[in-house]
Amino acid sequence: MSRKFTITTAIDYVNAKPHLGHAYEKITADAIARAHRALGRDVFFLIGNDEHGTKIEKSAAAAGVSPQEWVDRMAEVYQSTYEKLLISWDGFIRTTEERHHSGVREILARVRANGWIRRDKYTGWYCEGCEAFYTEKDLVDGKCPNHDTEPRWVEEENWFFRLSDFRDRLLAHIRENPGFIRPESRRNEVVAFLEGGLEDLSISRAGVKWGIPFPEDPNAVVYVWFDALTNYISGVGFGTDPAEFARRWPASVHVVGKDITRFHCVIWPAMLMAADIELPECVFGHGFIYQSGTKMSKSLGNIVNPLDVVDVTGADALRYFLIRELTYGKDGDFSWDAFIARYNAELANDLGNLVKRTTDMTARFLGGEISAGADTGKDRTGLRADAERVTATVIRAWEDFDLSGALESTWSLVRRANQVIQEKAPWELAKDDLRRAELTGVLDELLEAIRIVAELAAPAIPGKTDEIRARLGLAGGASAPWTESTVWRHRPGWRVAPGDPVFPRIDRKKEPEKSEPATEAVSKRAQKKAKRAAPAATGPAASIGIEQFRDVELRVATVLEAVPVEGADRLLQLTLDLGDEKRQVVSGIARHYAPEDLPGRQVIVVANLAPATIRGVESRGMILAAESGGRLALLAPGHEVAPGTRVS
RNA sequence: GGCGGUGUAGCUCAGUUGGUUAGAGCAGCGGAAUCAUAAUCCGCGUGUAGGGGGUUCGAGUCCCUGCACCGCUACCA
Repeated sequence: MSRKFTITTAIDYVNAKPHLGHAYEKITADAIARAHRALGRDVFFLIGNDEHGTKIEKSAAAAGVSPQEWVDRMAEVYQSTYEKLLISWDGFIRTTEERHHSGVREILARVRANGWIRRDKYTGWYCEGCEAFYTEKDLVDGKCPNHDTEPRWVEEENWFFRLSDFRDRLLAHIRENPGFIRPESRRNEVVAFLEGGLEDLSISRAGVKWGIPFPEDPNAVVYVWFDALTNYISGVGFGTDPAEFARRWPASVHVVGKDITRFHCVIWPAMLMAADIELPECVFGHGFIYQSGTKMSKSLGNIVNPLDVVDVTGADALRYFLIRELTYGKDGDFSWDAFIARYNAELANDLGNLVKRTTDMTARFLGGEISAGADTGKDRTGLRADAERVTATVIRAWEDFDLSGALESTWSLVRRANQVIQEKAPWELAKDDLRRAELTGVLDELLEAIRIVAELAAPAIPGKTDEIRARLGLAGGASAPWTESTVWRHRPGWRVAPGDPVFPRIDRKKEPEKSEPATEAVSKRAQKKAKRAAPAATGPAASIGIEQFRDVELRVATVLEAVPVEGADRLLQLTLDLGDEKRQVVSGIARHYAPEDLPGRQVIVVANLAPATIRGVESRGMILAAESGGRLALLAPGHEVAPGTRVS
């Protein structure tokens, strides 16, 4: 049995339809999966849906259906979308499936048996939109920072996972396995996070219905961690099919978004350690694809359905763009301009035209056939050496998650082939019967180079490379592993089937307006550039109107009392006399002013600043100070004035 | 505030362990060719390598230090 390669993506939360971000993750993971199949590995590519939680219940209720109906319906939507995108998944796990529940029960039982689960009381602010708890300081004006809604105070008996006990083991694992977290920048962040210490994790929720019942606790369901993350093992037989699990686990790579990389590098490995299960070899945090100025977000409803893109030029074109345009692991932009530019230049002009002109010439000059007995094999073009060099480079790139580089290198062979056509000028050779052997040989080598390009590009554009193979007269789609298929060998013969362009050019002028998404919004990068180009427009140097200044209510106040904030070495809690009222303000001046020196001093306070809670203490206002050379100076009136006096 | 990262041609980016005239693609300009999707091929870049300082025979590549932006994080208000 060949070496196994198990690759997963994050499972998708199905409270909304799939968008470009989903497509990006699946497409890149699919390309990696296909590349590893071509490398001869025993690949298992797992994707799936996350189908529990209150947000699902709400989406279902809003649609007037039961949660189960809702997730069934969404599963079809996601699967048909991914079929359209040519995603070649081997396994699709849904968290409502019995096999998943079984896996969750099994891992919980193991973790519990090992003594890593305890019962305790949980309190916190719960936002239903986020399905997450917040501490006081996370809230903005008492509201959820993501949803602008008021969370509710929750106190419940809960099950806890002793996550904090795994800190050192996790750090050691990351240190000993440099490839565990990729790209490297993500690893640094996770290490920093771990060094900051961990808290135990609440893993159950009371009062939630739509979820996996928590074993031995009829009132609670399993909270997201032990539910969703467990898909990676339940999807390959954990808890149901030990033989399959032994064959597929550990995963070679979890492909996830950079926003959830940390969970996959901390909580998930700790869960596995606690259950005595092997850890995945690698967690790869990919970047985001931006468009119209905001991160694709299911919650904000700012979505662009990838199908819109697919309908313009087909799935392969979108796949090519996403894989080629973004450096894997970094963020990038989707824009129709960039998409069309790459499509026309690299797919239509470079590759598509190469296929067309070569097959057309073979048809025109040689009747479409190069027979087995033709005078080939002389290596007249040098393409053989080019192909061998490029193949080695491309394979290395696929193995190293350098998806863009793999395509870039592949295209160097495309360019080389176009150069060869120019150099050898087959149309000239065709005029001279005495040079027919040379003509045949050149076209034979060009066709062979195209065949190899199709092999190397297949992970990215599997549909179109099948078409190209058909043009070359080759049967079937997927072919042998690269170790065989990329070997330069002269075919016994060619029988080409020229046809319409494989990648018809996109006429920019005729590019329909309808396909231009939300133009009023500016991309994040464009905003950045605009900011750079015209700093006066947004920077502090810009002049403001007097009205704007008047919006800021500055008042003189007298400090009545100052005490340190418990547990904070920079904060003082001040009680201020504002004339008609007393105000409590928290200020980060403890390093510069002793509490006992402050009472009686006058300060300037921003009186209408929105209240905030800092370190558990409410602050209603801000006092002004200037910092210079590391020293802080409180602002005060030149001589004593009545407290509450407005500053203008 | 702390930690990490980025800053290279109009645009997107490569640049291995410091070493010859700093590269590629796109866009632009000029030309060739005509098999091909007005496609292709050839030629054309004096780029303050964000700024300053340093180490070295020699630095985009190492060190120090401001700056700008990004990410994570924090007891910013």
